Amino acid sequence: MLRVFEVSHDGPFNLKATFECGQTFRWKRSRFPQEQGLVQDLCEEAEHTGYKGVIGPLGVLLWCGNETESSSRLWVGCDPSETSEPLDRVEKRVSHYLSLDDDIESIEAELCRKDPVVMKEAVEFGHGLRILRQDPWECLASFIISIHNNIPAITRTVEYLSRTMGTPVGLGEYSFPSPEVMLSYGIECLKASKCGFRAPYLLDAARKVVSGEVDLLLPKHASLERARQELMKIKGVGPKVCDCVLLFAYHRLEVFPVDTWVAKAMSYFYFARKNISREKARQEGLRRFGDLAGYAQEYLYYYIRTLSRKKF
DNA sequence: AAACAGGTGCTAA
DNA sequence: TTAGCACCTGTT
Repeated sequence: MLRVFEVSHDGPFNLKATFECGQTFRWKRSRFPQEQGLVQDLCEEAEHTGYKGVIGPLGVLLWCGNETESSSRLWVGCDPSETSEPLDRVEKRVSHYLSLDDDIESIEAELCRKDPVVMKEAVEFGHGLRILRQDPWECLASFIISIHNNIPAITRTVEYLSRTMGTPVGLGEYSFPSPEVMLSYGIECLKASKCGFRAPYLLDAARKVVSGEVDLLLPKHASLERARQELMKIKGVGPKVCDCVLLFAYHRLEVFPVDTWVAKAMSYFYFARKNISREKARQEGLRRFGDLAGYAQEYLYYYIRTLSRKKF
């Protein structure tokens, strides 16, 4: 059975931009089953598409009245038999995961002020985008899998790992396996997920987290430098993967991870289309956007990806 | 069919 | 410090 409730929030929220800006591989566009007429009764303005995914130990369905209309109401559906938590507690977790407490109006205004030309366009395009607070282990593993990989393949591997090693969390979804569980399955099972040369990296990460050699609680409060040092103990975790985890799991908004797309965007917009090194792109992002570099990076990424799908 | 995809580790200057 | 290359696997 599906239980539906609203999550209250101030300021704009954009589901599509939030889930398709490259920070997560877990959310699938999902059409509501017709038999859930309940949903229509509870929120008449709701469209019939949303996103299905997993937050912590619970599979959830999320949708807005209009997915691109930033002021719309936000709805959650979940199977209450899959959780012992009261629904108001679930609402708090969803709200935290989606960073509904970020003052997005101020963030966007500040970014537009820093660059009223390109960044302003990018912000208008991704208006209401939220940087999530994902689970650190799942985020770390996902971005190890993302190394020199494409999005459909990454998604496939993450789903395979969850289906084979995770546990059911309702709505047909599965939790992402803990490092302990991954370790117990071993390298052959990891390889079966088609992650190729990244399998030993994943195993190394699992091993170091389980042994305590890497402390995933540390980056929550440590200095940026110390946090990086901790995460980069893991084989396969370099500066880019590390910064992605710091941004998407620990909400360190002052980092500026540069992947090939952001590198492309930076050279295109800020260096007259001249090819520049990643490091230079990163420094320029940090210089321009300071403590909001993380949000700047996401608006840029979402903007350039969409532009390039049309023609870049 | 060669090149490329949300990089990193390794080696050589 | 920086540059160049291989790497699993799948897609174009």
